[in-house]
Amino acid sequence: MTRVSISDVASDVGVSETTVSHALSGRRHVAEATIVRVREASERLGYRPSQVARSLRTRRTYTTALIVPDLCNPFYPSLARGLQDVLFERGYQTLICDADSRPDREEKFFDEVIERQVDGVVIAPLLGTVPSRILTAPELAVVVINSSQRGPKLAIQADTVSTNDEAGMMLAAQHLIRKGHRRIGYITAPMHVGPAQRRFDGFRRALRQAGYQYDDGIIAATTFTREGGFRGLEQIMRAPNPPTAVLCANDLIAIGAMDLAAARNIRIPDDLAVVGYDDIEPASLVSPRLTTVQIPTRDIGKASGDLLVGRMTGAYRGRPREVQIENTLIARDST
Amino acid sequence: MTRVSISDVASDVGVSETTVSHALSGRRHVAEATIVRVREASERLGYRPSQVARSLRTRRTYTTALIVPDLCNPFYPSLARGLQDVLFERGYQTLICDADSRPDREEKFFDEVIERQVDGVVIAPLLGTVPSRILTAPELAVVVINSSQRGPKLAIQADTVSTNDEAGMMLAAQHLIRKGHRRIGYITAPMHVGPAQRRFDGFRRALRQAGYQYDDGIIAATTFTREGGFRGLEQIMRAPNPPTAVLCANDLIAIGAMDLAAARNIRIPDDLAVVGYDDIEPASLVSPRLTTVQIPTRDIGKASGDLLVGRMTGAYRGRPREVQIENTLIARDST
DNA sequence: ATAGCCATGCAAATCGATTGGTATGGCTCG
DNA sequence: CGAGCCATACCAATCGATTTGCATGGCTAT
Repeated sequence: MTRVSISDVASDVGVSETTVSHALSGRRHVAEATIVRVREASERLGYRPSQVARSLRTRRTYTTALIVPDLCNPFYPSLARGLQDVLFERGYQTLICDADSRPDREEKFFDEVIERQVDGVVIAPLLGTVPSRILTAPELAVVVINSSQRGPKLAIQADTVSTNDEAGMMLAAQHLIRKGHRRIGYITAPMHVGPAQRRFDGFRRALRQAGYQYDDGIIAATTFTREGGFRGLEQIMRAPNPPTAVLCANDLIAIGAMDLAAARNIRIPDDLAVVGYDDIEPASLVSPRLTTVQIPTRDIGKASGDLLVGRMTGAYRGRPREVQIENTLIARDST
Repeated sequence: MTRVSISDVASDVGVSETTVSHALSGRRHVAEATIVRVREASERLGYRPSQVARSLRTRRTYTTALIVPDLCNPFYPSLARGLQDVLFERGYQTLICDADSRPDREEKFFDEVIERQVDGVVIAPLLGTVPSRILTAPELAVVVINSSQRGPKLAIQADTVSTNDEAGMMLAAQHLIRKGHRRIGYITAPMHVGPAQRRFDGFRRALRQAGYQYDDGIIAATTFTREGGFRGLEQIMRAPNPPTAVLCANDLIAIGAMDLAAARNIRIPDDLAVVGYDDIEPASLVSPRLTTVQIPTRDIGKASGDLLVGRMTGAYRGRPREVQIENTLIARDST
């Protein structure tokens, strides 16, 4: 019980392999009658061209890879889907490489990408670097997700897609300002972790633009967790002049802050408005539902796919491109 | 700037391609000194064997595929990781095929699996069926996730991995019974959708085993949503003799039920115990934190990987195997 | 000294498709 | 009637590795 190959079809129809190939691909003219017979025979025999053989000859695998640090972070499945939205239609399949936060795994994936002669790769780098054997690999399209999810922005010799966390947090701050809040607190994780710095920069910038005073008595630095949010707000509410609204560097912090509010009978949004960041699933499930900033991960995936296809098809070449995707504010009941 | 091939290494070292191949693979004896020179040259030239050429010759691609209905359902990323835990160590990469709930896409993936000569495929079928061209494809290992996430169980001519939702719900019911609850309500979606029937069966069975009376005055059928849970509990609490505990067919329903409880000043768990199912992320974030039944998706992935490897390596053959993974109860604060 | 064996390495076939070059036969047109 | 053209299809090389069979040379054992 072996596979049906092109030679089986050829001998069945009584023509050469060449003719079968051309009849099916249409890359050269073949008599209509022959095409019909070839089609019929392929169908009847259950012929499926071997992508492996084809790839060897054409030097294209129609395979791409997506390397992510942690597939269980909902950021990435959604990105994967956006990527697939673009690639699938064009006949590309994608290998998913979940590094599971292990640098050694990520490293091995880079080798696989080369050995398997993948046509293109999208990388959300675990540690922020992409080895040069990837960047300089011949015939390999590379897109790097310059995600703020991990670490600071990079300057990379490849096409990049990034979101603007600074602008995103400005959106959130401006939303509160528009609602009439004059004193706005801020709960963050330490500046060196993940997107903390850039989000905080956005907050500062929005205040400055609005001509507000910056008061670090109502700024708390904790961790990106629910407990962090709880303790953060606890600290801020001890201030002599507590704020009427608080921005949180992510949704978990915001949910923790809401815990404290509930414990202290602080009504949200009446006594205190709360805004999160990321729009994780629970954000819409807590009460009151959380106003937050959404990172359009599917769009990021789509943009990556477009860049990748552009390179792979040769539609463009040369200097790296950078695409920036804007975040959006999701206004719910906590403001 | 073309790839370095085995012939480049061979001519650099001054031996034949054969010797290079054997030196690197160790499949035949090669003089130690030659091996060293081959290794050195490969290193220096940056030689990476082409997996494509290798696959053509050996008829093994060391590629697997995972076909899922919806990668954004957190069930699947975690399953993917479990699968990768097993496959990665053994040198397999996996194509991820997110059908995005579209049967036509799933269908195309089946073709891809064959054309790309994937060694093995794990399928969480969208509609519950796997076409025979997959089940009978030569040299293709198949594992089907007999997931209760969608539709009823299947009888399939392939290895399967399944969870026991009936037993899972029994766990939940027995937990309540042990806590001393005598009247237990139940909120479900219509029996024909997803795992509703089997979970309900588990509930009934646990009651029967405990010698409890079944009272359909405290059973509500709504939808698998938060609103469904709200309305479901609303209906149940109108019963002349309302329950002291309520089992919910999934976590969203449970969260909705908690909404109603909050609105009516019903204290959880003092006045009413609530149990969910699935252990979605928000389950541990709501207040009080929700007791629920966890489906060990990563273990399901691992088990799938083990079955797949068993078939692919020929470690076993013959009759389909069925592996059953047990769910576990996560007791939190809502009971 | 010769047969036999082992270690080593090479040549060529193979996997299954694509493709550039070429051959064949029928037809048209001068 | 012959030159030239077009439609059609074939031959053989190619992609890059693996693998079978064979050749060579050195060594040992009789």
